Amino acid sequence: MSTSRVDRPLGRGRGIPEATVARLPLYHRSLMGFADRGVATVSSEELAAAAGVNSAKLRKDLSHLGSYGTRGVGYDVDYLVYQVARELGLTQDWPVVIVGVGNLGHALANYGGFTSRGFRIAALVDSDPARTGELVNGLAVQSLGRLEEIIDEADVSIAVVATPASAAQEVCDRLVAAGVTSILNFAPVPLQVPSGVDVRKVDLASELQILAFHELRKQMSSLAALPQLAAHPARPGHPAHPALAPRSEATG
Amino acid sequence: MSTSRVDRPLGRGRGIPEATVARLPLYHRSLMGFADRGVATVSSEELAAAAGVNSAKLRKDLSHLGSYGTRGVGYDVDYLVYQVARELGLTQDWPVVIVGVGNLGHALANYGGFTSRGFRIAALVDSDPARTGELVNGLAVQSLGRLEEIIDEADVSIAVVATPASAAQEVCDRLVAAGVTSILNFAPVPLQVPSGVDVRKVDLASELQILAFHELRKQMSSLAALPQLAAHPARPGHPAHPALAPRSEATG
DNA sequence: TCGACTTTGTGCGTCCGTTCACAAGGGCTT
DNA sequence: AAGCCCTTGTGAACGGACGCACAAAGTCGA
Ligand SMILES: NC(=O)c1ccc[n+]([C@@H]2O[C@H](COP(=O)([O-])OP(=O)(O)OC[C@H]3O[C@@H](n4cnc5c(N)ncnc54)[C@H](O)[C@@H]3O)[C@@H](O)[C@H]2O)c1
Ligand SMILES: NC(=O)c1ccc[n+]([C@@H]2O[C@H](COP(=O)([O-])OP(=O)(O)OC[C@H]3O[C@@H](n4cnc5c(N)ncnc54)[C@H](O)[C@@H]3O)[C@@H](O)[C@H]2O)c1
Repeated sequence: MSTSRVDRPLGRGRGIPEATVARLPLYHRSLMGFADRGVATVSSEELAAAAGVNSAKLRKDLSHLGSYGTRGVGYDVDYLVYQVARELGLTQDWPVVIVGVGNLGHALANYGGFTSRGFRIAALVDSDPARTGELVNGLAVQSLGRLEEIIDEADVSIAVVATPASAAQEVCDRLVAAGVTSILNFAPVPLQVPSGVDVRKVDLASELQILAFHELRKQMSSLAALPQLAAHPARPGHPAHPALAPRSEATG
Repeated sequence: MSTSRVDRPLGRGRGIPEATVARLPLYHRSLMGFADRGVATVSSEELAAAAGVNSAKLRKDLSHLGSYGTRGVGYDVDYLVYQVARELGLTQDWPVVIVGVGNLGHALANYGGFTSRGFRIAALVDSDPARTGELVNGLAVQSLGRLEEIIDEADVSIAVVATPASAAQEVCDRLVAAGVTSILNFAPVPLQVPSGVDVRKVDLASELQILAFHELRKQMSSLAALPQLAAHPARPGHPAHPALAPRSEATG
């Protein structure tokens, strides 16, 4: 969704659509579920149901990786797991640095799901001296000053930004300068990066707001015919509505 | 991205494209930034830069809400903030229930960004009796048994699922049965819901895997010409590659 | 009052993603 | 060995999103 447009480096042979890439992790997880249950073969219909997608879409997605199915039978689970994992780069362990070990950073550092999916938390970094040395999930929080050193030593190319919004761009710049080329950003600011660096953002407040939008429509269609409560506020002046005053804690 | 297809209730007058809806929170946040800095008017160019999008896209997005700009001048910040907020339903406070107060649930409950953006955490619910009564951000964790009661009393229509994957569907079913019609799901499972209920999922492991996919391509184009390390594994048999064995902690 | 300048709002071409529907292909039974 | 049946892989139609480029529309200075 928000991966910065790269200049499509490979000449069309390996051109897997971005939408497909975004679903591969889903397929991988569903396939692992079948594998764990001892299932040897799945049809596109079954796998699609488990992943919650259309079966035609699943087949087209998989066809971009190669022709790994058997007509009349389905897909060999182990074989397909391997192919998807290889495509995703999960056959290696990616060292990841988490910058900002507050509420969210702690949750991420304590999460076991990353480790089991090809990622290893290489370091935790925080600018707060009071946090330096704190053990989180067996890993000591390190000072922000060591950031470049850490990235270099552990050969880190993927970083997670979980700092306040006000610090995110600065942290991002340092990460990129130190050699990081993929960033997962939790701060509600659009990060500026040079081309060649991918950024994906996770914006939890936005997700709720999108839900609220649809929720509002549902409510409106329920309470269908009611008198208009208030006229629209005057055009150029200030909104007549008293709500929505609170300062955003960090807008960017 | 993953809002379940609703039957488009309103007859085309209010038809705002989903892609536009997903960006409105972004615009709202950027606008709040301008407002906080005392800026009275912004051009589409400035606002687009702040939001990190194309200015033509921004203008087209805003045009779906109405004709709120002034040609030759730009947009009145306060007025536009109000219009966007109204469209998103942020002029009211949405009570939200968080189910599952573990690592992630704690982080969410402690986060101030929700409260300042139109959401109020109405209750925290967890199935673990040891957690019941625990104070998180001034709110006591309640037992799972009270779920329906809570939803009914506080008139909750938006819920956050932060339970383990294995419990997510069951929790989801209870939420829906109790009247919740919007769910933000952090568990890595595709939730099944009846039509009329919206689900958005946040899948952090997937985000990292998508980054890893692109990262792999970058590495491959760097280390361009190297001997093939290993041949492809045998077709129907088990993958020759020894990696990727770990059980997924919670898959389906 | 008029004209030059600025910026919005949008028509349109293009691209990407989704879905239907079916032919091609492989296994299994007889 | 032959045909039946099942499932894959994909051609093609469709729809939505994006971004260019420009006309419409309003402001501001002279
Ligand atoms: N907690 C949530 O549930 C949640 C939800 C949505 C978005 N977010 C966003 O995620 C980010 C982190 O949220 P949080 O709740 O963990 O905040 P937090 O304040 O609890 O933690 C932020 C941490 O970053 C550290 N930090 C500050 N500046 C830094 C710098 N320059 N370099 C390194 N570390 C630095 C702070 O010392 C602190 O430990 C914020 O941008 C927030 O808006 C959080
Ligand atoms: N922590 C992270 O950073 C992270 C990252 C990605 C995904 N996730 C996903 O988010 C979810 C929560 O993660 P977590 O790290 O907070 O896990 P956790 O184990 O720390 O917390 C889960 C909580 O849910 C409670 N719970 C279990 N069953 C329940 C039920 N039926 N009803 C109500 N509560 C129940 C448990 O008591 C526990 O407190 C998981 O599905 C996980 O895969 C978490």
